[in-house]
This record gives sequence, C-alpha cells and structure tokens, in this order.
Amino acid sequence: MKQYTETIQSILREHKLRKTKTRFLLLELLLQSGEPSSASDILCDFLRMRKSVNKTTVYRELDHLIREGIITSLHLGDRKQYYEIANRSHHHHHLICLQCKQIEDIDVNETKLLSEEEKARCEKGFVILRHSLEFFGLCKKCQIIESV
Amino acid sequence: MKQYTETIQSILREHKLRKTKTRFLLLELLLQSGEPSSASDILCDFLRMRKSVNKTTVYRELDHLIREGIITSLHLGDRKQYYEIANRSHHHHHLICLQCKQIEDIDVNETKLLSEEEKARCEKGFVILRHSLEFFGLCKKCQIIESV
DNA sequence: CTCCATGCAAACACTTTGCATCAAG
DNA sequence: CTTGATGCAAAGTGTTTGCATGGAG
Repeated sequence: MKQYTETIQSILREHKLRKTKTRFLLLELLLQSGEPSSASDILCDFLRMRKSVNKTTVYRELDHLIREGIITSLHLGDRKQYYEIANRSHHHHHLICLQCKQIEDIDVNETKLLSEEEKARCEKGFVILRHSLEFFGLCKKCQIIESV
Repeated sequence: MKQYTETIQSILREHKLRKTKTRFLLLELLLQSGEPSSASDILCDFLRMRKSVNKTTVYRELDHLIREGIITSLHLGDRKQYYEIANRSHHHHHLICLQCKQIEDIDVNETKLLSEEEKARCEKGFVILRHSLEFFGLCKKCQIIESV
C-alpha cells in the first residue's frame, strides 16, 4: 500500500491540496483498489484498517476530489455511488456480476459510441459530454453456481 | 389520456392481473409519458391529477409490473430509479440533459455492443444479460443558455 | 369468501447540512 | 493567523417493511 505515497504527493502538489489524513488514505485506497468503491466500501475498509475517519468527512472529501477531477463517480445499478481514480487517458467500462457484485473493467472500442454521439448532435441537437456504459451479467463462478 | 384504456385492458388480460385503480393509473401515466418517470415524478403527477394514491402502493405496484415484465427500471445517474414501459421489440437508450434533466430516447445500433458482449464472454468468462448505456450532455435549449 | 391491493407509520439506506472546533501551511 | 478540514448530531431523500383493513373477482 505504501507504494502510492509518491503518486499521492504528486497529485496533491499538482492540485495544490493540503495533505490531510482523510485525503491521503482515500487516495491510497482508490489507487490500490482494482474496482470502483462505494462510500460504504471505503468506510468499511477504514474500519478494517483501524483508521478512524468520519463518514461526513469521507463524503465531503470524495466530493472535493471529484470537483478537482482526481476521481470520478459512477452508478452501477444499485442505490449507491461508486468512485474510482479518474484516468483521463483511458476511459473504460465495467462488467458487473448480478450475483456476487464483483466488478471488472472492460475496454470498449469507442469509435462506434462516438459516432452515436455525433448522430445525437446532428439529429437531436444534443451535445454529449459523457456517457455511461455498463454490462450486467454473471461471472464465471456464478454461472456455475446458477447451473447447479 | 383515455386513448390508452384499450391497451391497458389487453395488458391486464394478457398478464391475468386485477384491474385496480393504482395499476390502471400507473400504466396510463407510463404509456402516455414520453420519457422514463421516477417514483416521485409519478407521485407528483398523481397529486396534480388530484388522484390520491399512496406512495407505498406506487412502489409496490412498480415492483409488481417489473416482475411481470410490463415495465423496466433504469438508472439515470441520480439517486432515483426510473421506470418506463418495457418494449421487448425495441431496446433503446437515453440522452439526458445535465442542465434541464430532459430525457430523450435514442436508437443505437447495437451490433458493436453485441460484439463487446461476446468479447466479455470469451476474455473474461462473463455472460452478459443486459447493459445500460446512457448519454449525458446538453440539449439544444440549454446549450444556448450556457453560452450566454 | 379468498386473495391480492391498499394506507399508514415506522424503519432503512445513503447522503447532506449546520455548527462548533481543529489543524495545515 | 487564516483558511480549509473534521466530527457529531440531525435532517433530507428515496425506498422498504409490518400490519391491519379494504376491494376485485
């Protein structure tokens, strides 16, 4: 986990942000986590790490990091918001297992989507700023369980 | 609004559902509405129509209609669930204006998405059951307001 | 008469706000 | 010292549950 210290410090420097406990832990967690985390995931992780961080502070900090463009939020079909490190160079989508809730990233060739966005602009006058594309299904493990 | 009576009755017949006030009003509303409605949209509409329908009943009925496959629910990036009449023959997606929250339907050529789903199956072992694709941006009207 | 549908109050899950206090730079 | 960060309690929003009653077929 400690391998992210450098990265975090450069992010903080770049964005002229104070180095606070919550901010540091939050970035560490999101950098380290392979999949998008919800606020409750994050809170649980902190609890597990015996780090006392207040719920309100976490929400406020997540908000802050979004406004800075350091992280992005997404919705995965349940009631929660999920957060992940924004990676401007690499926009990806997700596979969500409806059974075990596991999330995997997937790269999608976006040319088709871009042409759809162009179509929306021409036909409907909409300018598209972003899109969300998520796939729901069953992961390998849960397919086996289902078929038993 | 009354032009949907026939349609609703055939739906109820087909699914062997009792004809109740809430069910009828709900279907009427969703058939008539051009865009997906949230529970609060629906509740407001009923209020405006001076129809007293209980919140709990609406949620329960929406749930019921989903289980029957008559409507589907979707998420549009806020905390709410949205509902629309299920149209098995015609799967479509949405354009959402980030400013005025207006929602428009858009037809997307799905071949590209199907091949992505196939890729997910091969590479990740995921079987995709459904996907969600929504576009967020600014409608014609809000672009003008923004640029002022 | 039998289920399913309904209304109401309360609970629940997730998120936000107000306010007083604290700590980074 | 100044501004932004924090903790706590409470409120807000969307949804669900339990339970007693009502109404369609």
